[in-house]
This record gives sequence, structure tokens and C-alpha cells, in this order.
Amino acid sequence: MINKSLRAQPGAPTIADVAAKAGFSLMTVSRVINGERNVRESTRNSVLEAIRELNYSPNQAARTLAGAEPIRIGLLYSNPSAAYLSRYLLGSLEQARLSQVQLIIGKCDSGTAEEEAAVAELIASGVDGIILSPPMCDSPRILVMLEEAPVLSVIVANWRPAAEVSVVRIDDCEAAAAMTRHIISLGHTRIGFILGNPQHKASEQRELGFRTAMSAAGLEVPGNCIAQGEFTYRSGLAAAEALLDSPDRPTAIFASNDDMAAAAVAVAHRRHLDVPTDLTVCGFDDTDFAQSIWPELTTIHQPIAQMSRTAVAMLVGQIRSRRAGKIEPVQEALLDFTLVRRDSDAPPAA
Amino acid sequence: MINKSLRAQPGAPTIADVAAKAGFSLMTVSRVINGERNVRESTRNSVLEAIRELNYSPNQAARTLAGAEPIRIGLLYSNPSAAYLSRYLLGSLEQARLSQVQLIIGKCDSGTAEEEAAVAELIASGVDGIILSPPMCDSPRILVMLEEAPVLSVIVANWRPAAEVSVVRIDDCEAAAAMTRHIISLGHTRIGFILGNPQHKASEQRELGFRTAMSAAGLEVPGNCIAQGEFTYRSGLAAAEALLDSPDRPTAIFASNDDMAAAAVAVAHRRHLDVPTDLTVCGFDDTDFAQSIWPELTTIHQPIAQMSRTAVAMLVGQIRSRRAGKIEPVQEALLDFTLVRRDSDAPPAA
DNA sequence: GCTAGTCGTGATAGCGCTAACATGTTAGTA
DNA sequence: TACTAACATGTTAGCGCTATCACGACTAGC
Repeated sequence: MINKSLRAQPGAPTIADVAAKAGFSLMTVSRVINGERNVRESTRNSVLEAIRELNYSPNQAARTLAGAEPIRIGLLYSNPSAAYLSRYLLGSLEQARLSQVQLIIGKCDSGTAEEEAAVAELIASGVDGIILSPPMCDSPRILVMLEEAPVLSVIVANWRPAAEVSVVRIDDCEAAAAMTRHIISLGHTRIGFILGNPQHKASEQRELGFRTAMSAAGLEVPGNCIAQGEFTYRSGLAAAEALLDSPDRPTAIFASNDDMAAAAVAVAHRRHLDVPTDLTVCGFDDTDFAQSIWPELTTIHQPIAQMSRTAVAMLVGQIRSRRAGKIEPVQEALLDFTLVRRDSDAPPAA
Repeated sequence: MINKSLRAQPGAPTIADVAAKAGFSLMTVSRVINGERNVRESTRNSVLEAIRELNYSPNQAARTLAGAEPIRIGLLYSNPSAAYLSRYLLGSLEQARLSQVQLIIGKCDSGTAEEEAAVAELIASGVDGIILSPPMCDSPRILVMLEEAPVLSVIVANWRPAAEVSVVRIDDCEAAAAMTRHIISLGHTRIGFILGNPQHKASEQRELGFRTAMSAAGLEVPGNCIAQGEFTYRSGLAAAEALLDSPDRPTAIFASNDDMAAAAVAVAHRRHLDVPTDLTVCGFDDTDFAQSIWPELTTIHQPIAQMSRTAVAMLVGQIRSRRAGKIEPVQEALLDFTLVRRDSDAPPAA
């Protein structure tokens, strides 16, 4: 269950109870709750203690009615992967409910001028903050728009952008390295790697992780063990063909995402190679694909819901601080990924 | 954008404005808004007219604060397909916002006792209504729980259950027939069909549609043109092998879902058959899979978001009626599907 | 005709909170 | 020392709506 009633329980403590307990007036308590600055430190503490003891939580309806400015956060998505989207939405909705803020969810197709228009519209509508994910936060122009607008923003991505924005991410490079180490530990030495779309920043991180882990293990990465892909199934087909055409073919293929890994499995089957007996195939992302095909893919799982939850929480914190007059520095949250082992990896054939 | 500010615009008309315009008291207007019965017909009409003229819409915060019982709807999901889930959530959330009702979203793993526990918990928490989708609404025991509990419910499914429950669905049988007619119109006469999991009611509907369309076109359906599947990729692999092993192999395969259609494409490729030149493959559901693989699948698209939107709206209507003392009959909404033509179908080779 | 219900409607009092202003208190300045 | 300015806190008046009770106008039964 990701939701509790917005309606206060009958008999729930009110601001008046807190005020009585703390020995201050309603307004002082209200000020503490809203993080206003002009409250003496000692006063703030006794109020906070009273709040804790009574397990008080403000009634959102009353706040709204009384004219408090609600916190509104815009969340734009254009990534068409449903697997990603559902987790992303679930996480952010849950946190939005917990933090009692309003989420304005919008879709816009990527790669078009529509993106910029959507961001502009969101800013114009007066949201307090914006959460963006790739590929929208790839656009330098959008990043500039965000910096210039009177909104705070957080991006959910796999890299640290040049711009001064808060970010929630996993360490793609380290994740790719971990997967590579896993494959090596199985006994493979000739490992093929399918690159991602060079336009996406994630691609280079994943490649870097792969190369780092390989050289750390003292293994070579010959040119015919690297194939260019574009993150699509079709590009994965071609890349896998190239890799397996090599006379000295790799015993394992690590693809930069699951779609391409699935394609590699298809190519292997076409050549009557069994996965994983004759060829180990690993992916990245843990999309629906990973568990739909057979054999199920060993891959890297990103905690998408937790990432979007963190992004909302981070943004809310920054907005509250700003309203209270404080300036929050740019933040970065690095979340843990998981290597999910399924049925597509095995030691090389003897 | 699926959301508007919950906060009323400053200067928006209030219930007092409506009361003044209509020439009645606040309370009478309130009664009309809440659909209470003891209001004279003529009075109700003038109030409704005033509401329309002023374009009045009640302030949710004030309502909540004043103690109105908020409408709360529980929505349980266990279907693990992310593609389905994200559309499902998006649609229901949007409608919940529009109807100003609270959604309580919960997940529970299917096939376990957890399902019943989750439903029971939801009922105990005092929700006004529950929305269920397969496979939970397959369970007769859960249907009985719903009928006995003081909640209203709507199910989103592809069939009409025996129980007296409102339902939102598409006509699976007709959709399968439409796809079959499409394949026939391409010139195919020998069409293989992969059955779905016999446990799911959708399976028989889809089979029925296929057979109906075939016989309407005067085409035979020999036994070696039907293969049993279970809706999984792996089962699709075996089913497609069986179909293509036949000496007189079909020139087209219609699978009961996309996962199995994708498997059929994989098997075709393994046998060096081109899709669609040598073999037409069509799916059902339009999941992520359909556009991820190559060639992209021709399939049946269900308007999932619209279905969940409709379910919420229907349930809200029933809850409002019940609160006003009326009894709404069980309803059924039959939504339109779409046949999405992509790259996996073509006329048979000459 | 008189009590006892019923029905349609209205008056009033908050729901829990915050904006706006009022007050008291302290420190800083001339 | 008087006089401000800055700060900390309190007081008041609603925000828009519904619960509750109160009221008059009927209807029904004896």
C-alpha cells in the first residue's frame, strides 16, 4: 500500500494540542512547521519535541484551505520504456504523498522541440521544482532553462552533468565493472562487449567500467571483441553477428542494455549455440525483457523507484529550505545497483 | 499534463456565490452537490443551472476539512507486466484526480494467499470501492469476498464473470477475429494459432474469435495448426517449433500474446525463415515487446489507460449514487481495441 | 381537530490551519 | 536616557465547506 488517508483520523492531535503541550501559541508552532527562520532555537526545539511526542502531523486540507502555498513539483517523462516508467511513477507518487506535495506529471515525446516547450510550460505554470530524467536532461538548452528559471530541479540520470544541478543516480561505470568482474570470475577471458548509443552518456560510463575491470584482471580487449550498438534490439542483432563472426569468438557477451542482450541471445540461437552453455550473455537495466525471454537474463538492476522517491524527497527538502530563506547546495545521491543473476551465464565450455 | 492544481484559483466562485445566484441557502446548494435526495426537483434544477453558469467547482480542501467523507478507492495489481502497469496507473491516477477521489494503490503477488489477504485488508481499511484486474478477479473466492463486503467494485478484464460485478473490458473474441480476418485478407489460408494459458479466461475468447473468423471465411483449422502455449516466451518457443515442424507448415502464425509471438519470430529466424516474407507472425496485447524486437509486431492494442480511467469513473459514479441512497445497477463498458499494423505481416510467398 | 411524523429548507458553528496585523522584548543608536 | 529597529511571539479573522440542529409546512392517523 503506498498511500494513507489524507484525512486526519478523528481525534488526531492538532496544532492546538502541540501548542498547549509546548507552551507556545498556535502561530509559533505553525512557524516551526513551516520552517520559518524567526523562531528562537530553544522555542523551536520544545515545539519539535512536542510534535514528536504527540506524533503530530499537519492536516493538509486545513493548510490548503487557509491559503498556504502548496508545493508543486513537475515531473516530465519521455522515456518510452514502460518498465522504467511504472517504477519511476510508483516511486515518485509514493514520496509525493508522504511529503504531501503535488506532482504534476507530464509526457512529452523526446527528440522534438516539444521537450523544451513542455519544460517552459511547466515553469510558466509556477511549479516550485522540476524532476527530469534522460533523455531530456541531456539537452544543454534545457539545463540552461532550468538554471535561469526560478525553479529548483533534480535530475535522475546515470551521470553527473556539467551544469550545477542536483542529481540522483547509480554509478554506471562501477556497475558495468561489477558485471565484468562477475563474468571473469566465471572463468571467461574472451569477453565481447556491445557498446550503447554513443549519444547517450551512459554508454561511455558502461564501456569505461568494462575496460577498467578487464585491465584490472590483466585481460586484453581486442578490437574484434567490441561492437557498436545503439541500445536497440536491431542494432544488437548486428553487433552480436559481428562478434560471433570472429574466428576466435568470445565465450561471453556483455551488452550495454537488455534489448541488445536479448538480440545476442537470438543470434546465438540462430547459430545453434546454447545460452549459457556455449555462450554467456549478460545485459544491463533489468527491463521487462530480461525476464520475458528465455533464458532469463543476468543483468544489472537499477533501483528506479527508489531513485525517483529520492529525487522527490530531495527536491522537497530544497524547496522547503528555499522558502525558509536558506540556500541548499546542489546535492548528489548515489544509490546502489544490484547484479541480478539469472539463467544466461555459466562458466565457458571446457 | 494529467493534473491541475488542487488549490482553487483565488477569486473562484464559492458555494455562497451559487447560493446567492440560485436564491437558496448554502446548505441547499451543498445538498445538491452531494446528491442528497431530499431536495425538490425544481430547486435542484435552479441550483444546477447556477452552478453551470458560474462554472463552479467545489473546493476539495474545504470539503475534507469540514468533515465530508472522502471517497477512497482501492486498486490492487499483481500483473507483473510493466507495460500494462504503467498505462493502468496513469489512467486511473488521472481519473482519480479529476473525480477528486483518493486512490489507494497496492501490490500483491499473484497465485498466493496474499491476494485474498490484500483484498481483505483493503476492505477492512474502509475503502468505498475496489478495482481489480486479472488474475485477481479470476478467483471466485475473491469475487465472493467483494459481493459480501460493504464495498462496490469494478473489474478490468477481458471477459464477463459469472458474478454480479461491473466490468470494463474489450471484446477479446472480436479482437482475435479481427486479427484473423486481417491475416486472411493478406491472402493466407493456412494459419497457425498458438493458444494461451488455459487457466486464463482470455485464452478461450481469443481462440473462439480465431475459429469464428476462420470458419466464416470458409477456412479449415486442422489439428496441426493449433499449438498449446501458456502465454510465456518459453512456451511460445515450443509451440512455434511444433507448428513449423509440420510438413505442411502454416504461412502465418497468430499467437495469443506478444511474448509468444516474439518467440515464434525467434524460432523462424533460427530456421532461417524471414519474417514477414516467409512467415507472418502476429501477436496480441501490444506490450513493450511488440516494438522492442525486430521486426516490430503487428498486434492488438488494448486501451489500458482508458480502461482504468473508465473503471475509476464508473466506480465513483456508483459510490456517489449509493451515498445519495440510490442503487446503481451493475454496469458493463465495452471499449474499442485497435489493430496495430507493424512489420511482421505480409502476403504469403508466391 | 390535534398530536406525531415527514419533508424541504435555513441558520449556526466549527473543521485545522495560516495571513496579516498587533504586541511585547531586546539590542543598538543618537 | 530616550528612541528606534529588529526580532520573537501572540491575537484575530477567516479560507469554503458540511454536520447538526431548528424550523415551518405539509401529510397521516385517531
